Amino acid sequence: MAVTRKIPTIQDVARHAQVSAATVSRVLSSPERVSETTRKRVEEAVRATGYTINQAARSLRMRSARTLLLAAPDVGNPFYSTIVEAVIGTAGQHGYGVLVASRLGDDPNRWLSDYLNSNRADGLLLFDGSLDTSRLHDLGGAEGLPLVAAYDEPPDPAVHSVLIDNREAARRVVQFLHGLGHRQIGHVSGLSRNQSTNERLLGFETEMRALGLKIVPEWVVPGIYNMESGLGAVRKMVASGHMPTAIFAANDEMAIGVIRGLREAGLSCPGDVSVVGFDDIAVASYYDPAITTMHQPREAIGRIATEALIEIIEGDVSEERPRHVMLKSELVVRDSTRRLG
Amino acid sequence: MAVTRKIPTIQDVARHAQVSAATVSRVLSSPERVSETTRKRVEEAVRATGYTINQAARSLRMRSARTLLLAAPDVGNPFYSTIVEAVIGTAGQHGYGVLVASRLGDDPNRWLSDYLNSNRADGLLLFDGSLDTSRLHDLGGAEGLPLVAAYDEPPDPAVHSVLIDNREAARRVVQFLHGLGHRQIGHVSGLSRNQSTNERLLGFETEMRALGLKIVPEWVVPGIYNMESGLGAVRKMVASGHMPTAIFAANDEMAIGVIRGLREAGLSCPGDVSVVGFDDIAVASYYDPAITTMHQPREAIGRIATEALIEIIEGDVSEERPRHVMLKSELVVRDSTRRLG
DNA sequence: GAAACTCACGCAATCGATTGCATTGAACTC
DNA sequence: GAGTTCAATGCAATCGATTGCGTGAGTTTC
Repeated sequence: MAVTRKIPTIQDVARHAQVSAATVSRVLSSPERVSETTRKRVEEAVRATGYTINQAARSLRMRSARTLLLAAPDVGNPFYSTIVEAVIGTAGQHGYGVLVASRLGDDPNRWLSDYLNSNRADGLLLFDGSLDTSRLHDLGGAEGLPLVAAYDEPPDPAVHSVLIDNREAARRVVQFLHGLGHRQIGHVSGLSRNQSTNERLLGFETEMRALGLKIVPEWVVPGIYNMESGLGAVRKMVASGHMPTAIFAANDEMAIGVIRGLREAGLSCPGDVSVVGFDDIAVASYYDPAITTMHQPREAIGRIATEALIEIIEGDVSEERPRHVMLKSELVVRDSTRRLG
Repeated sequence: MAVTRKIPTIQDVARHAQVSAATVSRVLSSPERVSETTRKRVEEAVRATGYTINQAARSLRMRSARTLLLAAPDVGNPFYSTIVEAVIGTAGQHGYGVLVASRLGDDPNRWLSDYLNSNRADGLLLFDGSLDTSRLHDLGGAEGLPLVAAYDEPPDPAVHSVLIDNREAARRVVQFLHGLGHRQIGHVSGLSRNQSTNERLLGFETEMRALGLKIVPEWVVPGIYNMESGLGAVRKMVASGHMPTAIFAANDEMAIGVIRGLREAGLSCPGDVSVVGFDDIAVASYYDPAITTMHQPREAIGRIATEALIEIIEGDVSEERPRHVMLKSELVVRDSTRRLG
C-alpha cells in the first residue's frame, strides 16, 4: 500500500493565514478584490503550505476542466507529432492541459465519447476527418460541444475548421511538374477515408485534365501514408510495364518509399523519375535526394486550431457562424525533381 | 455565448429509474450488489438519459483521476512519438487517459508540478532523465507519488524505471565496427543532460579502450539529437583534417545528418566511412543507404512503463523495492556499414 | 413463532473550490 | 451625529459521485 501524502487544501491555507477559504480563493482568482495586507498574508500561507489547487474540485464547481482533448488517427506519425507539440505548447500558454487520444492506440469502444460529456475535457480538437457526420453529432458537435477540426476536413461544414487547401496545393504540384516538362505523371494517394486524400487526388485529376494530360490508371495507386505503401505503389507501376516520368506522392513518407522503390527497380530519382512529396517532414530535406515537397505549416495549424478552440470554449466566438481558416502551403523545390529533356 | 447542453447526472438517472443515486452508483461500479430487476431498470435508465459519468466529481470523491501524466522532453521527435502511441494505447486499455506535457511546448513555469498534487493525474511517466533528483523529490517521487521513469535514466535509483542498457549497447556497436576491421572510430554524442547520452558515450569509450583503440578527441563530437547537429558534427571532423573510418551516432537522426555531411564532403557511406545509428526509427531502413542501427523496443518501453505505473497506482506494487526493468536492444545491420579493406 | 441473519436499498456526509448574499466596520455626507 | 455608501471578508450552498451506516422486508433456524 502506497503512503498517501497529505495534500494541503484551501482550508489548510485559510487556517494558516487566519482567513476564510473564500478569501483564499479570491486571492487566487481575483486578487484585486482583497486588501493588500490580507493578500500578502495569504500568498505567504500558500507558499508555506505548498498548496496547489485541486483541479477535480475546481472542475466540478466550475464545470470546466481546463483540458482539451486532442484526437488524431495516429500520434506516432511524424506529421502529427509536430502538430501535437504545437497544440500542447499553445494550450499550456493558456493554462490548458491536453489529453491525447489516438485512434490506433485507444480501445475503439471507448474512443472519444467517454472523454467528453464527462467533464474531463472542455473541447475537442479533431485531426481526423474520417469521423462521419453522425458521429460528430453524437459527440455533441452540433449541440454546443466546442469542437475544432484541423488538418483533415470534416464532413460537416458547420464545424469550425483550420485547414490547408489540399486541392489547390495538389494542382500546384501538377503545374510545377508540367512546367518542368513532365507529361506522364503518376500519383500515389493516401487513405481514402481521409477527406484530404480525396482533395489531393481531385486536385491532381483536375489539373491533369486542365493541362490536357492523360491520366493513366496504372499510375494512380492508393497507399496508406507510410513508406511501405509508397514502395508497394512503385512496384505496381513497375509491374505494369511502363513508368511515368514524375510521381506525386500524397505525403513525404510515401515519397520516400517511392524513391526507394525506384532505386530497387534500377531507376534513379530524379534522373529517370522525378518525385514530389507532401507535408515537408523533417527528414524530407535530409533524404537523398532531398525531397521536393509541399510544405505545410504544421506548427501554425496546431497553434491556430488550439487558439480557436480556446476562444470558443471561453465564449469569445459565436457558434452560429463557423469559422473556417484556410492556411497556405508552399512548394519547396529540392533535388528529387528535375527538368525533363 | 455558447449554448450549454444539459448533461444528465446520476440524479437524473436515479429519478428515471425510481431509485436512489446510491443505487445507480452501485449498478455502475459493483453490479453484483444490486438485484437483477433493479439493475436492469437502472441500465435502461442510463441508456435512456444518455448518462455519462462526471469525471470531475468522481475524481474529487475518489481522489483519483484515472489519468496519467506523460512528460517527455520533445513529443515531436519521432522516437518519442512511438512511445507516446504505446502509452496511450496501454493506458486506454486500463481505462486511463493520458495528459501529455512536452517540455519544449509547455510554459516552464507551470511545467510539471502544477499537473500533479492537483488531482489531474494519478501518476507520472517520466521520459526525461534530465530532471535532477531534487526536482524529482519536489514532484513527490520519494513521497509516494506514483512515478516511473522510462527510456532515460533518472538520477535517483529509488525511482522505478524501464530502461535499455545504453552502455552495453554502445559497447556492442564498437565491437561490431571493430569486427568489421575498423580501428578509427568516431562518436557523435547527444545532449549531455541526458543520462542515456552519457551512458552511450561511456560505453563507447570503455569498449574503445578495452579493444586498445585510440580515442581521437576531434572525432568525439557532441550533438543535440537532431539531423542538423549530425551534419554539423561531420563538418567539424572534416575541418579537423582527418577522418575516422567509422562513426557511431547516438541516434538515427544524427546518423542521417552524418551521412549527409559525408556526402557533402565528397565522401561516401559506407564506401569511405561506415555509420551506425541508434534507435531504429522508421526511416532508418528506408534511408539511402539503409542505416545500421541499435534497435530499441520502443513499443515495449512505453507499454511496460505504463503497466508498471498503473500497477503502482492501484497499489499492486510496493514502493519499497523499486522495480528496474532493463530491456534488450538489438543491432540491426543494414547498408551504412561495411567491412574494411 | 421469535430470534438471528441476510439482502437490497436509501440517507446523508463527504471530497475541495467557488460565489451569491450577508455582515461588519470604516469613511463620508449633509 | 445619524444615515448612506463602500470595501473587505465570512457564511453556507453548490457542483456530482461515492460509501458507511442504518432500516425494513424476507428468510432461516431451533
